[in-house]
Amino acid sequence: MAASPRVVYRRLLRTRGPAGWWPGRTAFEVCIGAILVQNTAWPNAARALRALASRRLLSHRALRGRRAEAIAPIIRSCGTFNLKARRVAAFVDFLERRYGGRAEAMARQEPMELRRQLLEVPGIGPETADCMALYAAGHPLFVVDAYTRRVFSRLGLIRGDESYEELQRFFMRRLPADASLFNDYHAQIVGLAKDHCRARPVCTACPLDDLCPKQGIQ
DNA sequence: GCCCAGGTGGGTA
DNA sequence: TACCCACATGGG
Repeated sequence: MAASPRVVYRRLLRTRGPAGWWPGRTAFEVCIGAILVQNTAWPNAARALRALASRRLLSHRALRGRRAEAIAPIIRSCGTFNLKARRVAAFVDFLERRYGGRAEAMARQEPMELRRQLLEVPGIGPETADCMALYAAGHPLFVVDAYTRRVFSRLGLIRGDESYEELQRFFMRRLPADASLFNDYHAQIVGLAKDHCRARPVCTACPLDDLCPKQGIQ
């Protein structure tokens, strides 16, 4: 069977089971998590989320009007904390202006319009915007990340140097526009890459091995 | 001690 | 467009 996004997903679901993402109790928490996890391992972001929650700061109401300098020391564990504190403050401000402070209201916006709005917020780039649109608002936008590039270029289905939007279109043209599918797909890729692609010097026991023309190559 | 992690934005040529 | 770099903690 030739590899394709559909075939890859069926294989991942069969061999690994549903991934069960995104950790977050509310839409707001998911959005803050999407900022805190940028270029960071999830456990570090989770620790920062817990630090906010333990101070009862994990809500729009609690963070509204708070200065980045006050947020930064609380989220130290996720790295680049001064930067991310400014980004959190900018997102809180955006939510206030556009959605009355209610992250849940993003679900009623037209998906591409929401994406466009999010990209105007400083510190929210394409991946973070799509994570928010998909995992917080339930819109069917495919999330592309470094793992997606790595896995699918190893499979020989992409070159790997395509733009973010090119890759997003690549997947969205080949998959049904289904938020729960995109949700689990991204989670599967991250889980797969963590468990297999990081192995050095070669991939180990990868469930996609027989689909991969570059077996054993980093 | 070194490399990497579920990116983004600014600078330079 | 294509690189380079800063941002910074924590785990392997």
